[in-house]
Amino acid sequence: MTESATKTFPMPATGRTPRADGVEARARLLRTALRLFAEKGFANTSTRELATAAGVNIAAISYYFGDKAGLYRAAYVEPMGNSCAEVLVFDPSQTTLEVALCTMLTQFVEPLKQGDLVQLCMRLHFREMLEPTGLWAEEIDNGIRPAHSALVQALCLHLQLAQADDDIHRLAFSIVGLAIHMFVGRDIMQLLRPQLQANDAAIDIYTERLVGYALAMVASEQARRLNATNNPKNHD
Amino acid sequence: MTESATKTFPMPATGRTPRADGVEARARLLRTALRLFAEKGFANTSTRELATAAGVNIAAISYYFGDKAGLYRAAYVEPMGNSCAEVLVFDPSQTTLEVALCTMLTQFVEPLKQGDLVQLCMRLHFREMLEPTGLWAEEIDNGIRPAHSALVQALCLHLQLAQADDDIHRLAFSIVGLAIHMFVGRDIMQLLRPQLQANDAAIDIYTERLVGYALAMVASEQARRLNATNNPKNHD
DNA sequence: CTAAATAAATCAATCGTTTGATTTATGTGG
DNA sequence: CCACATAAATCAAACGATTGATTTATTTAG
Repeated sequence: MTESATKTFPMPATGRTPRADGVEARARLLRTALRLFAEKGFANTSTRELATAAGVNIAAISYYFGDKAGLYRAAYVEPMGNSCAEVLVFDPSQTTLEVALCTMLTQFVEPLKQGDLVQLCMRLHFREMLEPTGLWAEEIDNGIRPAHSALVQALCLHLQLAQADDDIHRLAFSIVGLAIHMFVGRDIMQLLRPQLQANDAAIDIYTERLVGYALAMVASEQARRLNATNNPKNHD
Repeated sequence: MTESATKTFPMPATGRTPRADGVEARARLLRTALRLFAEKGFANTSTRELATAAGVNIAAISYYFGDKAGLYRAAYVEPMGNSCAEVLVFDPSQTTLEVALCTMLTQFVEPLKQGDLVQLCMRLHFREMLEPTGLWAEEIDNGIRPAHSALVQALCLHLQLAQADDDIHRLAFSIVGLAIHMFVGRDIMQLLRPQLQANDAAIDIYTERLVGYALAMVASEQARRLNATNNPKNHD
């Protein structure tokens, strides 16, 4: 992956109005790139295979996106019609913890219920976690970090803490981990217990359980803190 | 990734005893392959780069492992001295749930405390989850499925259930998800709260918290079941 | 007519793999 | 103990194939 992705691509460049079939080819290329990159990764997807699958010529890649990396970047960041991320932020001071957790987990798991498109988009994001191409770093800053901060803030509010400590962060990470595991362990779940993610209703029930788990974890942390305050010697 | 990995490689073939420096080169190649494959993936690691980093000739790959895929397979399955997996099985009927959960989560998280080697081994396994090469499927059957079954059995025993239903499986998956997230979200944690995984003591505390979370989740599920039995209309 | 867009052909570079030859260590008959 | 034979191991070089990217020519719409 090169660093040449910031270069302008010639799509809406010059003064003349572009042709109609141009944007079609571009969109087809973009959609195919999202699918193939998500399924097979960046390195395992050749430009020829991409162009053939999209039904366009190979030159269209450099024509519209500069190079392969630019196409990847476009497939990664372009919202594809609807938003694919950055919805996980909420105002912790305006709702109860249960509502906040339910909202957050529901929004987080929601892509699992939608069609292939958003699902592929998620898969591409998880690829970035394992094989960072640079886009992942800025996503942490723009998406993950504020979402984590919001959750930490909500937990502090509920537990009546002035500021967060390590235990609060551990709790926040673990709550998010509940939802993350629905994506990461999706294939395993599909093999071991397929009905848990078979349809939207099943996912709704799963989300309901996750909210219950999260609340129980928070209550457990609250009890542990109380016990640690009364018996400072026991760190159990 | 081809299907030629079952072919025999010429290492311990004929009657004569092999030379001493041979196994060194093979081991060096194997160790380097584990590192590079874990860090950059299979497709992104070239055989030349591998041989150069290992300090051996390129031909040594086909000489010892048949081809690149065989080297990958060897780096994946060879236990590298100590066991890298298949320790997560326990007898659910001989311990309390707390001990069982503590044992399981501790064993699961333990590789995080060891050196690079086991950690790279784990990273390679998580790569397989996103980009299956076939080895992942048999690992589910030999490692994941029995571990999941054991956990489900322990939960049934504790909750006094004759057999597991979807809720028990959801609970089991979510408990494992707590530990999984320590690996998957490792990089994020490193950026947002580095001290949570800074040293062995920190990981021990984290594991302690995970056990608490898991127990709280189980208790929450137990309460939910009780409530669902008394008020069958409310599925909340 | 002109420029956007597509198509075909081609580029240098790198890929994984194989080859034949050479070096090094080991076993053995004398 | 000593050549000699042989297998194990390493090496540089090159293979054909494929990669991403570019160039050149053609088609199509404004």
